[in-house]
Amino acid sequence: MIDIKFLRDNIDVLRTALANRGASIDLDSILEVDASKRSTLHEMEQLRAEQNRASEEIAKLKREKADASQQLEAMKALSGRVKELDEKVRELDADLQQRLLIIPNLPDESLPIGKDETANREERRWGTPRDFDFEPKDHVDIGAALGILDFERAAKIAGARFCLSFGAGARLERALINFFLDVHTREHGYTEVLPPFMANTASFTGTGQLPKFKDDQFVIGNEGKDLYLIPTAEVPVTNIHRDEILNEADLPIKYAAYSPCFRSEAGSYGKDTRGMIRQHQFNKVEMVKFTTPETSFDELESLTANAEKILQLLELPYRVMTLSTGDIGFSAAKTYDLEVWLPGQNAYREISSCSNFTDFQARRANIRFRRGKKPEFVHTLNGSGLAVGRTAVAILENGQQADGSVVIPAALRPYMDGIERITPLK
RNA sequence: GGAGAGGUGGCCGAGUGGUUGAAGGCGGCGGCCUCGAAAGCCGUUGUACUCCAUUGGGGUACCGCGAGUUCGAAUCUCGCCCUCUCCGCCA
Repeated sequence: MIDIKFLRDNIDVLRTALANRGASIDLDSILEVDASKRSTLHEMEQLRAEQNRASEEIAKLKREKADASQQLEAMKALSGRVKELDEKVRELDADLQQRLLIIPNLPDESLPIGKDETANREERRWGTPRDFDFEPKDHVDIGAALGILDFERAAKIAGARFCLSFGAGARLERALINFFLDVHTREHGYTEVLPPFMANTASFTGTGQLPKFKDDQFVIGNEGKDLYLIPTAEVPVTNIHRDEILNEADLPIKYAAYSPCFRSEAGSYGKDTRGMIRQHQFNKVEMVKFTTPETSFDELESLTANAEKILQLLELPYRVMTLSTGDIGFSAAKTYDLEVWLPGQNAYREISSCSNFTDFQARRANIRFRRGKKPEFVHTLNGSGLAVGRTAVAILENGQQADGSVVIPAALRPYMDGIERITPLK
């Protein structure tokens, strides 16, 4: 959430930032609601103060067994007025909050300015895409030939955009989850977390999925239940510290969590319909950090490096993109996308997204730390480390051989019972 | 799902509708004592919004959440949420 005080004092900065994002927000009417709320609140508070003074006086009179009927009469009228104003303040504040909650974060100054992904800036590449002496297949064909992926039956069970894997395919995902968590906890200093896979409205609002992106979420329909399936472990893990004041000495706090992720993919009809690139459910290991404000951008670099390390260990070629102002997500101030090379698509495709949310989520979720007298908002960051399904796709496509088998990266073999390649399932 | 108990400050724990932001204790911080420490003693100790101001001072709100009764609610009423115990069901 944008600080209302910042909005009051820096409306032009905000206007430019929102224009760069391609967001149209009526800032002037927000200022109007804010001013109206504050003046009403002020008026009400003065009447309250009067009420409190009179109340004290009445108490004193009663103790002395004196007559207080005159004061009581006067307070009756005032009480009604206070109630009116209180209701008005409540309405104005609700209106204000609603408006503030749909303002996106300020993009960092280092972002390329542009209207969409074509303006994203490539920072670096690692690895070289392999030369094939045969026509490389995509993971759907590879998986079908190996008998480890079955999209038809998945559709029978749950519909389109679901995946069903068998044998080495299923084992591959489980291996990747363990491998990712081991690297992040053993080598990168993250604490492993296993969070709830559903979360409530307050949590979803805290990280920014609600109220604006309700259509992207799967809602648990049971009567009276306030629950959504998580679209990423970012939601439950960031909300671990909602409404808390952390110790500065404990920062940065670093969590790594496996979770399945559920996305309705509303509005993406026709996009990536083939294969397991875009699913309603996929596995992911997510890294989440809570930091002090002045270290968050350095922490973003190391977080990104932690995700890159996984790709390097798996010998998968990738590139790092800085998202432009027009492509960056709602809550983020800066995002690096890691794009892995997919021979089956002859393209780099997103496999990790690493973001610094600055104080945007911390303000929404009220996550603070103390180092002086006043508590301050922390900065929150998160990044995929990595998307498991897409990593499996990358391994299948990059490791495929002319005979249809798939060579498993050496680093992963200990997690695959030591086998070197996946061969057709009988 | 059924029955019961309970939600008060960083923690524990009092609290009769009227100087209760809230007794007391613990913890934290500062000081005294000490060569140093412990013990002891003294003091201090929430958050948010807001107004005036140089340090600082004032106002309002907050006792799970929301509504109601009242001149006035931590205290009374109603609804909701959460926690615990027992039973049932279940992995």
